[in-house]
Amino acid sequence: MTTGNKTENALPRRSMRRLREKENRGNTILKAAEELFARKGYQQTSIEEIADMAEVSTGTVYIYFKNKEDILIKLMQGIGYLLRKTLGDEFNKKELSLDSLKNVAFVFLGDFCLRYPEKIAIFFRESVGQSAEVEEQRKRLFLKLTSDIEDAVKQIGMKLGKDFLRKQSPELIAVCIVGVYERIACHYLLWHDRAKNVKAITNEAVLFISGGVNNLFKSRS
Amino acid sequence: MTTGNKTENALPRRSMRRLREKENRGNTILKAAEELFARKGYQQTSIEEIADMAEVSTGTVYIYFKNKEDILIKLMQGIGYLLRKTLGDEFNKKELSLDSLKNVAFVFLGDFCLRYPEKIAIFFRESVGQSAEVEEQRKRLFLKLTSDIEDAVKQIGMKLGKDFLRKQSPELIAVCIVGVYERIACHYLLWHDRAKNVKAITNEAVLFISGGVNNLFKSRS
Amino acid sequence: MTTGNKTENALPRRSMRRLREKENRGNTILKAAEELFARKGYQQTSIEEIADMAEVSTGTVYIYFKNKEDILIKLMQGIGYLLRKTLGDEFNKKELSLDSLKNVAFVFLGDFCLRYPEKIAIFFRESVGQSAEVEEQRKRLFLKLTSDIEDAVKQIGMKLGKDFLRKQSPELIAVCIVGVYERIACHYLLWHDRAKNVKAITNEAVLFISGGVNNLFKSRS
Amino acid sequence: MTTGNKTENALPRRSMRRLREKENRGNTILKAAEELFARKGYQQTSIEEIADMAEVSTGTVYIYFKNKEDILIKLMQGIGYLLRKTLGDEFNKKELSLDSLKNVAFVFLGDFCLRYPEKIAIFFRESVGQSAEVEEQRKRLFLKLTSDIEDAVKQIGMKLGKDFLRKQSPELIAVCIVGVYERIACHYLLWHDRAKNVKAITNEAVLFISGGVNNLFKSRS
DNA sequence: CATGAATGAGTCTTCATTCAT
DNA sequence: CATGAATGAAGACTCATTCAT
Repeated sequence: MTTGNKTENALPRRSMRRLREKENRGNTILKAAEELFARKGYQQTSIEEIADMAEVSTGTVYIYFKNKEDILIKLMQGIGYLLRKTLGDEFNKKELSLDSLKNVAFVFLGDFCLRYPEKIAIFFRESVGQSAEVEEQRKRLFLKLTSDIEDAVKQIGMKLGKDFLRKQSPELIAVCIVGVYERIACHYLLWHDRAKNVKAITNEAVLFISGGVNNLFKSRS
Repeated sequence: MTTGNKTENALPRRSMRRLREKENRGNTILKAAEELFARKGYQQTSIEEIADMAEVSTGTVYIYFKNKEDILIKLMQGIGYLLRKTLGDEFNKKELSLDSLKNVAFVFLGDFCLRYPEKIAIFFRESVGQSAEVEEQRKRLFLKLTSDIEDAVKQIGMKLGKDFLRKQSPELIAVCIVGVYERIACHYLLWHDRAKNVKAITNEAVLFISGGVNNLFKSRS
Repeated sequence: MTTGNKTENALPRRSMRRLREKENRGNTILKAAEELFARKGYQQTSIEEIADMAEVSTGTVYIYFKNKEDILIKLMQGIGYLLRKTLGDEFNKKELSLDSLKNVAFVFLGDFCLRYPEKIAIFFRESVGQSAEVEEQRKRLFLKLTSDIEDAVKQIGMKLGKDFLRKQSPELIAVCIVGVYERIACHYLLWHDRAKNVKAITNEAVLFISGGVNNLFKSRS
Repeated sequence: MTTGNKTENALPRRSMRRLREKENRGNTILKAAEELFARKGYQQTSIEEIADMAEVSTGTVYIYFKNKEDILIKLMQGIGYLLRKTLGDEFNKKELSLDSLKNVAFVFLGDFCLRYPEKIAIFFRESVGQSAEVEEQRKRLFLKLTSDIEDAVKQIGMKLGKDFLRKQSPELIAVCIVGVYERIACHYLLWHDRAKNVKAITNEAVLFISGGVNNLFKSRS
C-alpha cells in the first residue's frame, strides 16, 4: 500500500528527497566539521576543508552557519544535548540510588566516550580557549550538565533519607563528578589509548565517586 | 660638568640597567603575555600587544622566544613548575598521610588559585585546544602532575599499610584528584566568583577526595 | 463542484493575474531597486534584498534583467526618459522664450525633484562611478539631456533674433544649466533638506541662468 | 660645508633617507591609488593592484591606511585641500572683484583640470556613490568649497557696494558656480577631450557666471 | 516562467615572522 | 642586542549568478 502510494506521487517523493537533503545538508557539514576539528583542531581547520569533506562549496557552509564559530557552537550544543540526554535517560531508567551514579558512569565512560571520541575531543579540548562567545556557550553547557547531576544527587540523598553537610554540597559533588569524568576521558581516552581497560577504570571511578558522595552526607547523630 | 658626568657614570649605570633588564626582558615579556592571554585569550592577543605591554619591540620578542606558541609553552612550563613545586613542597612538609591530601588541596584551591588566577586561566583554558605542540606540552605537564600525586598516593597507602584494589588504582586516584581540582577551579573561580566560599568548598572537596581514596583501598580480610 | 469551479474559472483568473503580474513584474523589481538604491546605495543593496522587496525570488530578477548592472541602467534610462519628457513637454507648451527656461527650472526643481527624490539620488549619485558600462550610459543620457537644452537655447536665440558669441555657445550654456540644476538638487535636496525654500531658490537659479545666457548673446553692433 | 657635514654624519643621512622614505611611502601608495582609481574605477581596483603599482606588499598598505575606503577618503581630502588652496590663493592674489571670479575659473578649468585630470575624475566621479562614509566626506568637502566661494562672492558684492537679492543669494551663487565648474570639467574633459578649446570654454563660462552673479545683485532704486 | 539553494571566484584584511639598520 | 617597518601567506566571508526542479 505504502509503496503504491509512493509510486503514484512521484513528485512528492522527489521533493521529499530534496527536503531530506536540505535537512541533512547542515548535518553533513556538521559531521565533516566534527571529524576535522577532532582530528586537526579547530584553528587548524579551514572552512574550505570542511566544505570539501562535506562535498559542498564554501558558500553553502555560510547558508547553514553564520560563521566558523557558529559551526563549533552548534557542534557543542549538539554534543551537550546528546550527553545530557544520554545521562538523563540513564538516571530516569529506574529509581534513583547510588547505583544510578554507577550506571551513569558506565554509560558515559564505557559507552559514550568509546562511541564518540570526536565528540569528547571537541567538548573537552577543541571548544576550550577559542573565543569569548564559544567560552560562554561552553560555560552554559557545563552548568546545565552540572545542574542535572546536582539534581540527581539531591534526589538520591532524599531517597536514602540522608542530609548533606551543606545545602550546597550537592553542587560541589556534581562539580567533582564532572571533573572526574572529564579528566578520566582525557587521560585514558584522548591521551593514552586504554580503551580496553575501560571497565576496570570505570569500576574504580564509580568507587571513587561513591566514596566521595558518602563522605558528604551528614552523619547521623 | 653634566656632560662629563654623563660620560663617566651614566654609561656604566645605563649598561647595568641594561644588564638587569636583559636578564629580565624575557620574564617581562612572559608577564605581559600571561596577563593578556588570561584576559583576552591566546588567539585574541597579538605579538604587538605583548611587546607593547612589555615595553619592547616586536622584534625583541623573537629574540627571547622562537614564536608565539613558544611563549605559551614557556608560560605553561613555568606554571607547571610552580604548581608542582607548590604541591610537592606541601607533600614534603611532614610525614605523608591522608592529611597531606587535605593540606595540598588547601594550598592549591585556597592559595594558588586565589593568588594566580591568570595562571589558572592559562593552564586550564588558554593552553587547551590551540595546536599539536601546545597540546603535547600540556599532556606532558598533566602527566607529570598526575604522576606526582600518584606517587604521593602510593606512599600514603604504604604509610597506612593498605593495599589498593589494583596496581593502577593510585594512577586513577591521581587522575580523579586532578580532575576535581581542575573543575572546581574553573567552576568556582573562573566562572562564578566565589572566592569567599573557598574554605567551605575546599573542605568538602577534601572530604570528597578522601572518601574516594578510601574506597579504593583493598578492604582487610 | 468547488473543484470544477476552480478548474473552469480560477485558473483563467489566476492566469490573468499572472499575465498582469508578468507585465508588471519587471516594473515591480525596478521600483524596489529604485527605493533601495536611493536609500542604501547601489553597492550596499543585494539582489536578494531587491527580490525580497519585490516579492519575487532572486532567480526571477534574472529573467527580467541581465545582471545587477542592467537594473541600474534600466533605472537610469527610465529616469532619463522621464526627465527629458518632463522638460521637453514644458519646452513645447508654448512659444519658446527666456520664460521657457524659467518654467523648465520650476518644473525640474519645484516639481520633479520634490516628487522623485529617489530618482534624483540615483541619477546624480548612485549611478556615478560604478562601472564602465554604467558610466557610458550615464554619459549618453547626460549628452541627450544637454543636447535637448542646447536645442532649446538655440531656438530661443533665434526667436529673440540674437546670435551667440560662438557657434558652440549654446552647448556650453546647456552644460552650465545642467550643472546648475544638478548641484542645486544635490546641495539643497539631498544634503540639506530645504524643500520649503525651493521657490526662492528656483527663482534665483532662474535669474542666475538668465543672466548667464544673456551674457553669451552677441551684442548688437 | 654642508657636504662635509653630511660626510661626517653618515648615519643621520641614512636615517634621514629612511625618514623620507617613510613619509613618502604613504604618498607613493596614494599616487598609485589615484592613478588606478581614475583609470579603472574605485570598485574595479583591488588593494593588491595598488600595492603592486606602489611596489609594496598588501600588508604595507594597511600600515598606512585603515582600509580601502580610507585610501579613497585620504585621496579626496588631499584633492579637496589642493583645490581649495589653489582657488583660495587666486582669490587672495589681488583685491577681490568680478575679475577674481574670472581668474579663478581660469585657474580651475585652464590649469587644475588639465594638470590633474585624475584628481578631477576621483573628485567628480569615483568618490560618488560608494559608501555612507565616503559620501559624508564628499559632502563636507563640497560644503567647504562652496563656503569658500560664497565668502568670496559676498566680499565682491561689498567691494562693489551692491546688495544681494536675499541674504542667502551668495550661497546659491556659490552652489551654481560649483555646479558649472563640475559639469564643464566632466563634459569637456572627462567625456569629450576638448582640452584645446579650454580657453574659449573658460571664457564663456566666466561670462555665464558673471551674468548670473550680476543678475542676483539688488538693482539700485 | 518561477524558484531559491548552491556555487565559487574574488577580496579584503590580519598578523606572525623577518631583517636591514 | 634592539628595533619596527615590511612582508605575504592564509583564510574568512560575500554575493552576483546559475540551474535543476
